[in-house]
Amino acid sequence: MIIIPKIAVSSCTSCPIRHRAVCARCDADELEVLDAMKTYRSFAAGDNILWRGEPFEFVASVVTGVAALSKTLEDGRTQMVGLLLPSDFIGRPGRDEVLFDVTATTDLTLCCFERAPFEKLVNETPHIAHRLMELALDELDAARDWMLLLGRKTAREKIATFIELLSRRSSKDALGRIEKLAMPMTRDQIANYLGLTLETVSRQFNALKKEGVIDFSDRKNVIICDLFALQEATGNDSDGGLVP
Amino acid sequence: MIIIPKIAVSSCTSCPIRHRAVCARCDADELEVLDAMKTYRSFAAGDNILWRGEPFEFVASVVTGVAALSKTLEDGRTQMVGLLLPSDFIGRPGRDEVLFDVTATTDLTLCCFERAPFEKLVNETPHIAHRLMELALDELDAARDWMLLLGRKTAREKIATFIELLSRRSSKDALGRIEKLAMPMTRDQIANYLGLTLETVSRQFNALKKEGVIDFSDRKNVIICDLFALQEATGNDSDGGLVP
DNA sequence: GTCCCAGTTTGATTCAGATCAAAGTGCGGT
DNA sequence: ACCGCACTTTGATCTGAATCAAACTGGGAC
Repeated sequence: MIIIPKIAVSSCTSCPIRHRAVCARCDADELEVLDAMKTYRSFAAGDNILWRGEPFEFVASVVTGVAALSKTLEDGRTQMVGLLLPSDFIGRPGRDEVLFDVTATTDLTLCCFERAPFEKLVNETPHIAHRLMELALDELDAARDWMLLLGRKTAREKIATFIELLSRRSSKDALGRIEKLAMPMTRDQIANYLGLTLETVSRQFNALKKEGVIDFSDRKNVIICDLFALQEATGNDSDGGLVP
Repeated sequence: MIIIPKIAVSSCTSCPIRHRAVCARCDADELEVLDAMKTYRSFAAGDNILWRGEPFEFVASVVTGVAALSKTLEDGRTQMVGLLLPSDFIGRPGRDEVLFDVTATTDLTLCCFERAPFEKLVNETPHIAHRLMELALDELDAARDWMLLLGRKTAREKIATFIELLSRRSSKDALGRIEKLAMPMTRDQIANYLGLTLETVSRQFNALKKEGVIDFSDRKNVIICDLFALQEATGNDSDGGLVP
């Protein structure tokens, strides 16, 4: 079967990630240049996008779907080192090799730019260079939060943090509520993200369900029944809360 | 006793981190501007440099010594999320609050700049903005390596990786050998860096000593007896080795 | 429909590292 | 020289999560 990209070639002005991606600070003229350079590419869940050690041939923004960055030890133990959600960026100025594998965990659409012309544009366009720096610093903050999780949190706290993270970055209705949280990964992938085994992930999900904190019938959707209890279970400081 | 900074006010041209710090790409004119802005500050081992949530009043490069970034859960579990060695940078453009504690783990000298004038300079000086981006991306790579360590490595692999990391970043003699590796942290601090307890750190250090991989008599210096065995013990891929 | 298989749950057992508990060690201060 | 205290080592025990081992579930192919 031929997969037809969900987003056909369309204008940047109507792009769902227009105000958050690398182009966020661009004015109309700059956007026009990007618009002319971009191509969309689609991937199916499970597809590999880049292998570790491969040269970057293109850079890209995630438009829809979720991708994962992961690292592997020689004996096969693997650890995800980042999740890329819509508006996140793949590829770095000045780096010409990927240091990890990049995989689509759901069906995925990327907005791609060829590397050489993009880098040239970055050097000439402070709006893009500046936004790229912000995105890198956001990733660094996220990586450091994850280091705390991986080094010090219990299995239960890890699962609660993961669900809370997804709820924070997923779209909400007018009242700020989420009906159903779409799980973008299998139990096995979640285990690799949290530094656990899939059995432990399964047990902790079911423990939180038994306690009435969350609920689910199929494996692809979760309902948060008690957000307060979920937040308690993350082990995070209750202060310093961010506005969603 | 009054602590006299080891590096008195001196010129950037003779600075030990001149070619690696944020000023690495600056030409003579740019360096002169930085030279006029900078002040040195010294800290003793154990001193706190910045608390989480505090506004950045200055940004700085580490000139000599080692600083640590750490995050803490409300019940006191703590995890170091970064080590700052000479030439590493503290403070980020566009961020006005620290998200972690910064502490001196050894006696430390910083080359400080007031934040507002420094940010202005960054915006006007592509050489500095560009170098700052490189430093941020290096930190991101390091953070991701550490995520793999925290999530998937055994205690033994963690200790070996830590010692190997220190050896890679410490100064070497003409033959590329290290006589004695200075340990910049206590067992407790190492434990917080590696996501272990101090007892486990102690046991693994002594296990590697017993096997003849490393040697030490006092707690502040380690000799690497068998670099190959040490590298084997890190669990890292043997390929993809970088030149030191 | 029913077969298949990847993904998931559940249970039993093991084990690496945490926790609890004393001793040791060595350096800075007097 | 001795004391005190922060740091380290060592030992005994415990435990959370890994590992091993079946069974179960549900969606897609035919």
